[in-house]
Amino acid sequence: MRRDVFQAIADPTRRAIILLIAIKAMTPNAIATHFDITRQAVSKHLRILTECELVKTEQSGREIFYELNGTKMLEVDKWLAAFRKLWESRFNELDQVLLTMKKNKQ
Amino acid sequence: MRRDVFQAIADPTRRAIILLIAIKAMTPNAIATHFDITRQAVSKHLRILTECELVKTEQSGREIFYELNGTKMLEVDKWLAAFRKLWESRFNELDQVLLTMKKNKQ
DNA sequence: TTTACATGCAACCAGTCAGTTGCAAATATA
DNA sequence: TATATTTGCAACTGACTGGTTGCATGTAAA
Repeated sequence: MRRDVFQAIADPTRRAIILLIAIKAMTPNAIATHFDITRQAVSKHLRILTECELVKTEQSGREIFYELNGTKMLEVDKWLAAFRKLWESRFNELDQVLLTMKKNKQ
Repeated sequence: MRRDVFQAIADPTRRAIILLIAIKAMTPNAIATHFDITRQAVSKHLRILTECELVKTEQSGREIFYELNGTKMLEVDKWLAAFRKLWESRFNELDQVLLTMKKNKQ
């Protein structure tokens, strides 16, 4: 079973859960009230998020609080970094074009 | 059929294809030589990438060149931006802790 | 014109996924 | 202690996915 960050954030419900608990840690029950799916379905999403370490848990009596492990998101950020270079070089090319146009004008 | 950028980059083969054509535009056949799957499978991935506008095509005779539409990746970047703020505030909290420790030391 | 090549599309298949219901375990409360 | 609450886990289901093979279409070359 494949279980990486990219697959985890592919599901829109999971992305919504991530945004929710990014603000403050929440229990599965509390999270489920924000969606039209059963608590068990939310729990399954939380398990997936936990398995790929995007989320950590903290037990408090019979309640379990789920909170975001923000650093794990850096993996996606790291992958995107490769393209950031590309965008910058594209912008640099555009700069070159503008510079050439300017030069020819003078 | 759901078809967004997050779902598109969830598949490791598609991420590899994206990295390949980020360097230079390529034909499906050329791309397929880099993988252990059939050309048709690659074509299906390319169709998904095209449908969510991560990739654009340019016909040249009987060949079709696929090239990356880098700007579409900004959507993922935009989503991550929300968490970047979070990381920064976490670092700020850490700064506060360090500052307090320093103050108490004096 | 005939042949070879590049590609997309359709049908099929096994595995995965997101959701459901039902149930057992652990903790809080009466 | 008996009851209610919170949770995780297992079994099931319909839909989707990534892969395959086969075929039709369009373009280049012989």
